[in-house]
Formats: sequence, C-alpha cells, structure tokens
Amino acid sequence: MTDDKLPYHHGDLREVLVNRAIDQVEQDGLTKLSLRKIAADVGVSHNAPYMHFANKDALLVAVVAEGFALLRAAIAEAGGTEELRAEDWQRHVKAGFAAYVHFARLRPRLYAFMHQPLGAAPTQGDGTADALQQAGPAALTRLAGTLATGQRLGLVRSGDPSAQALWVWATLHGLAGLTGNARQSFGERTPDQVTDEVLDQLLDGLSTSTS
Amino acid sequence: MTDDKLPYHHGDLREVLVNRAIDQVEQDGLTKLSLRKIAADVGVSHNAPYMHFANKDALLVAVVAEGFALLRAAIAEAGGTEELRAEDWQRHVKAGFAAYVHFARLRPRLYAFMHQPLGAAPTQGDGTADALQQAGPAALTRLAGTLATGQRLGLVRSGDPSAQALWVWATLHGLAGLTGNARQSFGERTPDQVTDEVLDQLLDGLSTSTS
DNA sequence: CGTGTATGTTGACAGTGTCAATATCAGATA
DNA sequence: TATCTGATATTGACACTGTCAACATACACG
Repeated sequence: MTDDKLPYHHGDLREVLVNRAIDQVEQDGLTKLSLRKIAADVGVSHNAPYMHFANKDALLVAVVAEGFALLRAAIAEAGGTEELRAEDWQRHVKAGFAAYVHFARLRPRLYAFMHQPLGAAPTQGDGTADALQQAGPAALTRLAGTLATGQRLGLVRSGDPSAQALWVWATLHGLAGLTGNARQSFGERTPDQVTDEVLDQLLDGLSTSTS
Repeated sequence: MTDDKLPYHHGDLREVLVNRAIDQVEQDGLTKLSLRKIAADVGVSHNAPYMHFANKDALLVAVVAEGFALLRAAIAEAGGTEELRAEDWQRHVKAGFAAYVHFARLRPRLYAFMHQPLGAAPTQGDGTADALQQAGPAALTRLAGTLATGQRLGLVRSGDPSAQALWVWATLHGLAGLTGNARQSFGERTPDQVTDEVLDQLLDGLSTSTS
C-alpha cells in the first residue's frame, strides 16, 4: 500500500501503522495489541508512532475510522443502496445488506471494535472521534432514504422510513455480531445460511405482500 | 457459584474478584483493566488472584460467564419467555425481549465483552469456556420453543421456528449493541423509543395479521 | 497435637505506554 | 551553495503490568 510516495524518513508511516494495527486487532485481539510491537514490526523505534498519534487510544480511533471506511467501500462495491429504480431494488438492497454482514464475518474483531464501547471514551476534540459520532445518524438517514424509495416503488409497506431503517440496522448489526463471532454456533446452520434466511425474513417482513 | 463454602483465608475471593472485574470493565473499559489494580482494590496482594485463575484471560472468561448468568436472571425476572398460555404470550415475550435489550444498555461494556471476540481465543479445556460455547445454541433452542408456542396459539406466522428464532435473536442483539453504545446517536429518538419501536415492528413482522 | 495442602505474600523479570532529551534529514531562505 | 528550521525518528528512562518462583500462613484432618 502507498508504495509510491515514500516521503520524509520512513514513507507515510501513519497509514502503515494503522494498517498494521488493523491486522493486529484481527489476529490477536485488542488485549494483546502492543504499540511497541507494531512499531517493531513496521521497522521503526518504539516511539516513532508518537509523531503521528498522541497516544495509543488515538491510534485506535484511527483504526475505527479506517474500519468504517472499509465497510462503506465494501457496501458500495456490492451494488450500493442508493439511486435505484424498478425491481432491481430488492436485489440491490439485499446485496448491500449481505455485504454489510459479510464484512463483519471477514473481519469480526475489527467490526466489533468499531462498534463496541470496550476501550476508553473517545478522546475529546480529536476531530476523528467527532466525525465517527456522526457516522451513525448519517448512515441511518441514507438507509431511510433507500427504504423511502422502496415505499415509492410499492415494495415496502407504509410507515415511518426512519423507524424501519432502525429496524433494518438493528437486524444487520445483530446478524453481523452473531455470525462474526466464531465462538457462536447455530446448530446445523452455517453463518451464510443464517444470514440468507434472516435477510429473507427481514425483507419479507418489510414488504407489502404477506407471503 | 460456590457461595456456601466461605473457604480459607479471605472468604470467597474468587467471586469478589469477578465482581470487581465486572465493575472495572463497565467503568474504564477492557483495555484499562488491570489484574494488579483489581487485587489492590479488593485488598489482597498482586498475586492472590493466581490462586483462583490461571491467568488474566481465565478471569475474563469467568467475567463473561457471570455476565451471561446475570443476563439470564434479568430476562427470567422480567417474566420469562417460557411456559405461557393465552394472550399473555405477546406481553410476556415483549417484556422478555425488552429486558434483554435493557440489560445491554445498563451494562453496555459487559454485554459487548460477553459477545465480542476481541480478546484472545478461548483457553482450551477450561470447561467454563466450553460451557459458554454451548450457551448460544441452548438459548436459541429455548427461543425457538417460545416461538413454537406462539405458533400454536396462532400468534406467530407459520415457518421454521428455529429460523424465526435466529431472526429475533439477531434483532435483539443488534438492538442491544446499538442502544448500548453511548457513542451512537439516533437523531431525535431516545434509546428507549428506538427499542420500543423496533420491538413492535419485529412482533408485527412475526405476527399473523398483516398490520 | 503434627502434618499436608490450599491459600496468600514477597521478590523478581520481561514487556508495556509514555515522557524528556537528542539526533537526523527534507525543504525554505539567503 | 550554505545555513537555518521544523517535522521526523531515536535513545534512554520511569512507573506500571502480567506472570513465574520461592516463601509464609492458616485451615482440615490424621
């Protein structure tokens, strides 16, 4: 990544640190994550990260931000949940939902860490942390818009789209958490089957036809 | 657990340590949790915990186990999801669901830590860890039984109860995660409103009447 | 009693996050 | 080109952490 610029001494150390931290979170978990180990892996001294992050928590905030960026990209690539017409709607929407859940299953620890208030409270005045705080409502508004479109197309039952959006979001988030947790088992079902079944039920529950 | 023996020197140190660890997780988060600090707070030496737990992770596993016990108790107290008849069913079920979500909002970090694979992989052969692994399917079976009862009462639409249970569980888990996260905001809605609205939609989506 | 064993303490060690002081180097200024 | 400047990285130090080993204590049972 970023092998073209190679600026000052090391070459975009900040981004390299964040990526390495993401890997570390995904591999050994949050508790084992060591700033010094990350620095050593990257090949810099144990205090070099402090040139780019005030402290360990600041790096973790950057990890969360990058995680959300990756998630947005994954959803967008899967077909996007916006700007749709005709009966492609349901297919595109389900693909976007599935991409959300899939992301959480591919990077379960990162997804969990993005959402869970396990660490310290977000550092005040960081800017990045403030931006994250607004990511939720923004995504919710976007989702509500998608559902409003579905209503206009006659594919989604009437009702407050923002309330329906909360419902959808809760279901996706729950599905993401459950299927991403390797400790969790679902009897005979695979996580993929669970995802597919629940999404079908959700879309069915949202739709106008009773089935 | 083992609250009757009151053993040797300190008096059931194990339970005290777990409770203190739960408080610590809830207050300052997982990353700041210190075994030595817990020991000091409880009034024992920094190595006393090693008499009851092989290492820090073992204590954390016990924290998770105790968390699930608390959650089960909270749901049971709210009316229990089992052994119901007549139209009390819907009321009791919603109360149980709400209790689940409420628990997560009262102890967000504990709930998150119970589910999220942030820490190390479960220690092999711990016994407690193995028991936790089976807690998921067990709860799922119980929930499916409740839904089957609802079907028999004509209150839940037909379909595989275990598939419906997964749907319900995902929704509850998602709702729990979202409303428990203090960093999350829902526009004008309060977490309680969000919970109520989504649960109504879920029960509506599950029910036989189309609205 | 005395003895064994579960329980708790003390001391030590490597590893951690973070601060202060120092060194290095890219790029602007002259 | 020569020099200055500030961002970037390094070294050293400190308090703190998890964990191991050796030692001390106090209950339970013969």
